[in-house]
Amino acid sequence: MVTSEHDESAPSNTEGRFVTLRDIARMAEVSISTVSRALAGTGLVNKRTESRVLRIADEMGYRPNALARSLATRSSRLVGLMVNNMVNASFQRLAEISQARFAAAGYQMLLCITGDDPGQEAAYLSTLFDHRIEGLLVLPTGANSDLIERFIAANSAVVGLVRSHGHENYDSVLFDDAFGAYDGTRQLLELGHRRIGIVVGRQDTNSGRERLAGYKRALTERGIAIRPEYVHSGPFRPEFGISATEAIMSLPEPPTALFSANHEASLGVIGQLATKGIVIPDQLSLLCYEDVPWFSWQKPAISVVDADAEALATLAVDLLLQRIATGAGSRTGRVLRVGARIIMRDSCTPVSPIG
Amino acid sequence: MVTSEHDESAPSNTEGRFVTLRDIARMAEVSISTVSRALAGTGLVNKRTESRVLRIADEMGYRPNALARSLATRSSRLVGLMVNNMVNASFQRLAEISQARFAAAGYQMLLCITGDDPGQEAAYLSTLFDHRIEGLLVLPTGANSDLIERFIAANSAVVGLVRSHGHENYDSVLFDDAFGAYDGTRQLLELGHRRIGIVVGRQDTNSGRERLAGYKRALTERGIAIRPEYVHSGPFRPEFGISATEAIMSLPEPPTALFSANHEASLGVIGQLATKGIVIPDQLSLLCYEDVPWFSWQKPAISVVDADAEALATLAVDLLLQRIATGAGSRTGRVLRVGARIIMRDSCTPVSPIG
DNA sequence: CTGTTAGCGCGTTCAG
DNA sequence: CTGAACGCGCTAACAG
Repeated sequence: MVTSEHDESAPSNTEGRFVTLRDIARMAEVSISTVSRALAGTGLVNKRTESRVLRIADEMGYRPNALARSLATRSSRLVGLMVNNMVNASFQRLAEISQARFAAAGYQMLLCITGDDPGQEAAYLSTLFDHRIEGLLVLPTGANSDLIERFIAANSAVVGLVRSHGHENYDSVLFDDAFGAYDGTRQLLELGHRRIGIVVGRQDTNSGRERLAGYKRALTERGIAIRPEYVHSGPFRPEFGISATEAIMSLPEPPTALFSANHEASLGVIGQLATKGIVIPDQLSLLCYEDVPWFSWQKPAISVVDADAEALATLAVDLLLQRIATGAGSRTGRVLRVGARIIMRDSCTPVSPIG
Repeated sequence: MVTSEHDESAPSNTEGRFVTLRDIARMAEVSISTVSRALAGTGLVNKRTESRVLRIADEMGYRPNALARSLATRSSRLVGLMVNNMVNASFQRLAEISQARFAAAGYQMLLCITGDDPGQEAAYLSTLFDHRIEGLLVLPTGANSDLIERFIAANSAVVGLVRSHGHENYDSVLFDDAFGAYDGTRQLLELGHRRIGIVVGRQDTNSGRERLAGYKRALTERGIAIRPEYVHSGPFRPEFGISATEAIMSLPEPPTALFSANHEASLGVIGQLATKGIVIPDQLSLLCYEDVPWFSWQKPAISVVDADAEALATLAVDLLLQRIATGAGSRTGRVLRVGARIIMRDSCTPVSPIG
C-alpha cells in the first residue's frame, strides 16, 4: 500500500517542479501540518508516523523552500556583506571568514561589491533591504548613511567595517591604524633610525590620517622633529609609490628607514627602490603595512605592520551575530579597534654606525 | 480625508515593521491589486491614481518584499557562486565580475566558499537548492555531481567553472591550459631556448595535466626530447617551488629557461632563484603562469602566460544568464575554453650565444 | 480601469 | 497526537 504507485502523475521531480509538504502529505496519507511537524522534529508526532514521513520525504528528495519558510517565519536568515572590492587581501579574508561563520550559524550571505561608488552602494543597500536581510556587514562610502539607518530602523543588525565617519548609529570595527603606525615607527626608532621617511595614504581617508598621526606621535615622543620632506601622502596606487620614493630617496640627506604605510603604493615603492639600486636593508630599512604572502617570499623578506584582517572579520561577524540574536538592543554606535601586529622579517636592520 | 491621521497605530516604520502593499492601499484608499499594478508600472491604472499611489508609497518608504514576490512569481532571482577560496586572483575576479553582472541583470548572488572540501560543498549545494536559486556557477570538487544534477533536474541553470570531470550534464567554461602552456613554451623556444625546465601542478588535476601536456607538445613539435629531470610536478604550494627550483638548478646541466606553470609555487620559485643568486634573465629566463599585479612590479618584471580570469568570468556569467532566460533547453554539456594570453615583460631574453 | 478571489509553500494557532 | 484553518506579502487570473 504504502509503496503503491499511483498513476496520477507522481511528482518525481524530473520536470522543474519541486516537492512540497503537500506532496509528502499525500504520499504519507497525513496532513500537511503533521509533515511539517515531523520534519521540524518537534517531537509532537507519533514516532512511527514521524519516521515514515521522514523516510518518504527523503525518498522524494524533499527540500524545504527557504523563501516560503522565511515568509512564514518572518525571518530570512539572510545577511549581506558589502565591500569595495575583492582584490584587497583584507576583504578577501573578510569574505571567506564571514561566509564560513554565517553559514555555520545558519545564515546565507549575499555579497555586494560597490567599487567604492556611492551610487552602486545605494542600489545594493536597497536590494538587500528588499531581501529582508537580518544583518549587514558594511564598509560604507559614507554617502548613504540614511539608507543604512533604514536597516536599524527596521530592526536589522548593522556592523560597520574599516571606516567610520564619526557618529553612526551602529557599531563599527576598525583597524587600529594610529597605533599600528605608531608601533611600527617605534620599532624603527628602536633600531636606531632617526631619519625615517613615510609614504602614506590620502589625508582625507581614515587610515591615511591615522597612520600619519601614529608616525608623528612616535617621532615626537622621542623628541625628533617631523621633516616635511620625509612625508609623502597620496593615492592608493603603485604609481604614487614610485614618485614618492623617487622624491624621498633623491634628497640630499635621504632617510635610513622608510615606512611604506600605503599598501597599494608599496608595490611601486619596492619596485622603485630596486630600480634605483638601493639595497635593502643595508642602505635602507623598509617597513610596509598590511601583510600579503609574497612579502615573505621577497628577497629580503619584507617586514610589515600587519593590520590583522582575520581578527577584524571575526570580531565583526561575532558582533553581528550577537546583535541579530539579542535583537537590536542598545544602539550605542561603539567603535571597536583591532590591534595591528608587527612581523619583523629581513628588511629592517639597526642603523649602521656610520649612517 | 486622504491625509487624515487615523488613531489606529500608523505604520510609521519606526518599529521593525515593514510597510506592505496593504498599508499603502489603506492610505491611498484603493485595493491592494491597484497598488501592486501601479508599482509594477503595468500602465493598467488611472494615471492620477497611479501617481498618487507612487507618491504615497514613496512617502511611506515602501520597499517590496523580495521573498514574498519570489514565492508568488515562483522565481527567486537568486543565483549562487561556489568557489574554492577567495585568495586566488582568478576567483576574486570571478566574484567581482559575476556579482556586478548578475546585479545588473536583476539577480542577487549568494556566495559560497568550499575550501575545496566535498563536505562543505554538499552542504552549500543543499542550502542553495533550498533557496531556489535560478542559476549556479560552480567550481566543482567532483564529489557531488548528484547534487549538482538536482539543479538541472529542477530546471535551474548550471555552469561549471575551471574544472571538468568529463561527462557532466551542464556546460563548463575552462581555461585553455593546454594551449596556454604550449604557447608559453613556444615563446621560450622562439627565444632560442632548448633546455627548458618546468614546475607544474599535480598530475591528478586538470590544469596540472594539461599544462604539462602543452609543454611537452611544444617541445616534441620541435623535435626536442623531454628530459625528465627538467620536469617537476607537485602541490600548489610555495614550498614545492623551492624544492623543485633547487633540484632543477642544481643539475649538472641546468636549463636556460624555466617555466613556472604552478602559480602558487611561483612564489617559492622566485624566492629560491634569488636565494641562489641566479640573476634573471641573464642566467635564466623565467616565465610564470597567471598574472598578478606584483609580477609587473618585480625587478625584473615577470613575464607570464595569463589565464585571463576576466574572460572566463564574463563568458560563464553570460552563459548562465542566457541559460536562465531561455530555460534549461539543450543539456549538451559543452566544454568551452577561454584562451590564455602571453604578457612578455622583462624576465625572458633570447638565450645567450654562449649558453 | 478596478476590486475580489485564489494561490505560492510553509509555520502556527486552535480545536478535536 | 492530529487535522483544519489562517496568514506571511505579493502576483495573477477573474469578473465587473
